[in-house]
Amino acid sequence: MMVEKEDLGLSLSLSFPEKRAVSNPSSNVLHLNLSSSPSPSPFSIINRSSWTDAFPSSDRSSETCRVETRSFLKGIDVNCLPTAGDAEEEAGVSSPNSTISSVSGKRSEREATGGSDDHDIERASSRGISDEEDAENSRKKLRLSKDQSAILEESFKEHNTLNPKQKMALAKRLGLRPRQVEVWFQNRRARTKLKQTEVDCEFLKRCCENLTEENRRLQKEVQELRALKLSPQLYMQMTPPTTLTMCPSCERVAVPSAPSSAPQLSTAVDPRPLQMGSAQPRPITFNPWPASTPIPHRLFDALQSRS
DNA sequence: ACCATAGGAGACGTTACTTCA
DNA sequence: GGTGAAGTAACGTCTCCTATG
Repeated sequence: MMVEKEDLGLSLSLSFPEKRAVSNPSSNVLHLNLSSSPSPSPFSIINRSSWTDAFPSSDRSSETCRVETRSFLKGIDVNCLPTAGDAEEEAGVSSPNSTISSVSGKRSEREATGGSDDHDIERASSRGISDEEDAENSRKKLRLSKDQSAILEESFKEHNTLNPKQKMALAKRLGLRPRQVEVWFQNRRARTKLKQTEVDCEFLKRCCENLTEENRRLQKEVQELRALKLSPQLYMQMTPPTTLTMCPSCERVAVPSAPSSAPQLSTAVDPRPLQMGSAQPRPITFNPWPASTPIPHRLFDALQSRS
């Protein structure tokens, strides 16, 4: 078992594409607070300033260490603490879109051609096996220990992205390569987003169900009102459909009184279908959300901005 | 100031491996 | 022991942003 479900912290965020979270982490991120989450949202509790203070973002130019050789990695166990020099060099090639990965081509192609590039060397080194074994087994995967996962989770709760120095420090602390830390954070962000998407879908589904039910109820009420209009005697004796009444001219809600000769109008439904010649349409106002349902305003904002 | 280019980083989709029922 | 599903580490690619000339 790697990470408990609840550790995923469901009160996460759904970021829409186009803008990267690293540029403006809160500008396009939807926050939903879910009571099911045992811990506050890792995003909502992010205090980037403190983390950035602790690990100021380094100048990229100083991080541009080029990959010249990684033969030193051969035979190193993945869970052995890398030396500072190792980590320093790793930091320079942390991006999967680095020069090496960009020219490395697809995995299938690399494997077909024998895969003797730096990636394979790194993969072999991550298992502490020989090149011969690596040629046979394309990609073995390590499992992070519980402690390593816990520390990574802890770090992720503080900040879901890492700058090179943070990555270096964390890798050193965990005895992993910076690239492994980076990959873990990438995958963790993906899992977070997936979870949040599932939560959002569930929420929207409930909204749809509520709206459908509300629509059904209103249709039924309209039918009843129409039926009553066709039978004036019943119409005169009917009790108001709701306890609230509204003046059709000024649209003010009045205190209910004894049934009168005038029809009582519901606040929940526009009576105009009954008044066939009515001119000015008036928007129907009702709340499709159950009283217990918190309305995620950010979700609406996001939806509106999309439309 | 504007533009082209290179490189870094994150998102996203996928693959491959591990674990477990 | 075999197997399928789930979880996840690792990878490839794309896009965006920034620095540089």
